[in-house]
Amino acid sequence: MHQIEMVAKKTGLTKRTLRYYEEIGLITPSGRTEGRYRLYTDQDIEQILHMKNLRDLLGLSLNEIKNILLLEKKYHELRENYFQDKNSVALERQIELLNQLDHTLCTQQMMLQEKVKKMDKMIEEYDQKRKRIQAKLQELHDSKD
Amino acid sequence: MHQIEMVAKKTGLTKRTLRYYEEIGLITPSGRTEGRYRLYTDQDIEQILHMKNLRDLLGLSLNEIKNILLLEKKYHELRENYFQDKNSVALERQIELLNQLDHTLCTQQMMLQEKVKKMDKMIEEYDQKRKRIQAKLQELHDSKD
DNA sequence: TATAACGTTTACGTAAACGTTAATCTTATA
DNA sequence: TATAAGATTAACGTTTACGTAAACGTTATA
Repeated sequence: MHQIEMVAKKTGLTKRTLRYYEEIGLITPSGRTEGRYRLYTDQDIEQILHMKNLRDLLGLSLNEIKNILLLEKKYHELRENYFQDKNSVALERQIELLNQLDHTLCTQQMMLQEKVKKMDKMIEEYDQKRKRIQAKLQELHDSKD
Repeated sequence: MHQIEMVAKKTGLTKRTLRYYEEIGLITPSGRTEGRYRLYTDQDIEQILHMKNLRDLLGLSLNEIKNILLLEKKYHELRENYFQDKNSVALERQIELLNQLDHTLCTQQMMLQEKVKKMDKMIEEYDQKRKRIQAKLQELHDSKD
């Protein structure tokens, strides 16, 4: 269990940001101390890093991320219940959630692949540009004599 | 030469956004009609698409992008002048700008590569996750009997 | 030449994502 | 046990990146 400063260091977020994310219901630390200090588990940190990826790599808004995390949470909750309450309603619901989950994962994966494609193209362009610059520099150096 | 609506369609930005980008000195259309209608060249559109990449793929702020575009513009200006005014001051300045340019390109390229790496990892993770979901779905379907 | 469809500037509004400050409480340590 | 270091909530402030509306000019077309 880690306190907020540690988590801030490990995730690269500010303490304010962590509190803000809790405020909007994005990520809630699993526990609190007697004196109401926030306590984050390793799993909490994992989730924070995951959502940082969604933010920084996919460029999703905090609201979009919230929905994604909510869906995942829902599924896990149902899975817990499923073991206790093994009825067909829960089963059908679980199948539905799994399909939803797969769908969003698929969507995100496609977005990632699209982006990677574009970024690879961009890297290629930069290679060309840089080559031209190097050539130009060489040319200028030669003309110095 | 294209009017603003065309450019909006071709770039996927709104007209308001195009005007805003001009307002903050990010991208200025090369010309205007008699009646002060904005006129964008094909090159302007290229630049807009380039900066969209910087925004959407690298996640840079408009201010950071502005500096990058400014540097590129500076270099091109000096290159123009260089042909007319071939003195050693311009030459040294041009070498300096070229080095700066290469440096920012290199930085951006590295950022891109970092991101691609992380995204590839993320895609891999998603593959694993989706496989588990598929297995789970199969399992649930089987248990239906 | 009227009018619809496009453009212009100006200016106020807004949502998202935090920063900052103040007042107060907890907790480890000397 | 005093005190410094770090935590808490509450509330207001700020920046970025546009949206929206008003009032008005331009241009193609019937």
